[in-house]
Amino acid sequence: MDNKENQQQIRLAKLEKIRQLGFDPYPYSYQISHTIPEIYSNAKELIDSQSDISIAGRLLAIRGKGKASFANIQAQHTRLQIYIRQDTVGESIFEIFKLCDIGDHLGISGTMMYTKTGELTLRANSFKLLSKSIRPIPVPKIEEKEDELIIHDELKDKELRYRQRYLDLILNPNVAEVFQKRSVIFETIREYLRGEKFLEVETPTLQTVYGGANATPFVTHHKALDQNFFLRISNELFLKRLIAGGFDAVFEFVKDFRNEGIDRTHNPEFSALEFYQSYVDYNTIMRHTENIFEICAKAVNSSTKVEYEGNVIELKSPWPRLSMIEAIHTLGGISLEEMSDNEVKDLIKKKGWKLDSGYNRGLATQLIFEETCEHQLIQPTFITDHPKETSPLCKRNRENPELLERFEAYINGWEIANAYSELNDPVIQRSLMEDQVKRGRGGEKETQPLDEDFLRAMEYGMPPMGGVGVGIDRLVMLLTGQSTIRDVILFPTMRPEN
RNA sequence: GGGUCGGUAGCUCAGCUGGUAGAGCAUCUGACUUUUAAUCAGGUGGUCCGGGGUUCGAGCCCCCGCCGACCCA
Repeated sequence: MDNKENQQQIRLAKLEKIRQLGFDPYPYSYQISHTIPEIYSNAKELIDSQSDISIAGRLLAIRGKGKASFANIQAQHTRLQIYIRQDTVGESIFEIFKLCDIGDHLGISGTMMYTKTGELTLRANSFKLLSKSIRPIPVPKIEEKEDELIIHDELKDKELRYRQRYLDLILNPNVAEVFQKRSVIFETIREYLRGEKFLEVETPTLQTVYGGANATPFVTHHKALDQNFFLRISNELFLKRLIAGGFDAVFEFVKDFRNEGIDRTHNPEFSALEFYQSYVDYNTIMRHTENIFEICAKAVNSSTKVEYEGNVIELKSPWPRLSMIEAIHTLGGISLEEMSDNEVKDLIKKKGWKLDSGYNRGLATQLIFEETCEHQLIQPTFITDHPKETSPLCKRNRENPELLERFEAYINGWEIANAYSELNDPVIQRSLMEDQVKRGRGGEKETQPLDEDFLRAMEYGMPPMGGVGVGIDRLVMLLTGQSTIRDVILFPTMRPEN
């Protein structure tokens, strides 16, 4: 028998003993009077009044002293010391306490005190086992030394942390904090958009025609219909249908699925926010976008500035705008507007950059932008006026038909939002979608299929509108200082165990 | 896809030039009624990622594979 099984056997034996002594190791409920953070913030009153309080949480450390023990209880990802004495709780209860292990859930009631060494402590006058743990938890030791916390044997193996996120959350309170902040970001955005009269909606994950982005989809199969479905790569076309349906403005927090590589900023399933508003163009959407980032930064960090990997990023609106051609000129040092197609082709070849299909001026422009400018866009910047070939869902720029009325928001070198004055001319839309299909047949990867139902909705008449998609995971990374997307997704995609 | 580093006890890790597999924590037994990385004494615990090779002898060297982390495209 190895040690792990042995430790489990020992715990199972204790479980049996607890039952024999007449106690239920898995009771149904426990009434608490305070959370641990509430105890810390009301410490003085609780000690002065010596009122009875009760807490519940997980046992994470025991310092036994014979007929008395100190222990640490964790709840709300915060720890509180308890002090339990045999002469206070009685011999039989103390016997049960001795059978408790690290990881067990306990309910404790008593009064607050400070120990000789000044630690706020709950002096137990009774306790109840709430759930027995039968698997050892690798609890790190935390040493306090001159106001510094030294963590010994910290659980930091990334694979283990992601696979067993519950352990990660128990043992690394800073991880729990990231996900609390993530929730604050969702709430803040919801509140803003509701205030702006947007309606929150839900659209299908299973789609017979995918669209709204250039990406490779996952394919699945519905048995009863004997029909293949795609997991959505974007909800854009459905939100536009809803605008056609007469909602003035809609938004959705959405899980998208893209069958592509995994790296620091890409997970196969990821969260996006998309919103669409009728009778506005991309200028209004730009304002919403920068507003949202600014208020989220304030909500999470109480500041519009955020430090990320050594850069101080100022999210306060308004953000500067730069057309793609200007960006290539000023940041990339290339005067693209003065170059012939042959010169552009030579440049791409010389630099070793790769177009994933045959040459056209617009896609080449986008490639050059990505290669020369993206990584320089640390402070929030709206890149506008993309070449017309870069999206089939966007209106032509009202001043230059070679360009689109599109913007992408860049922060920290990441594309973090993508928006259009949405195309609503059904004749042009059909022709652009047909063109995508043709390009797909010509070998270009990740073109969009023709969505006949979407076109039908547009043919009935769609109002002018602006819309945007925002990468929520990247936003959370930015505002919580996490350097990989896996640290802002609770259960990131993993290869199966074994 | 390419490069670098890694996989040893439940956890964090050490293991020299190839010579009987180690520490701390956890766990177990005992002592201890204000401790705090509790302490003290004693004990249990191993498919050294897998497969092959070299060798009298492999955790260590060589080959193949699996898994992971980081960097790059």
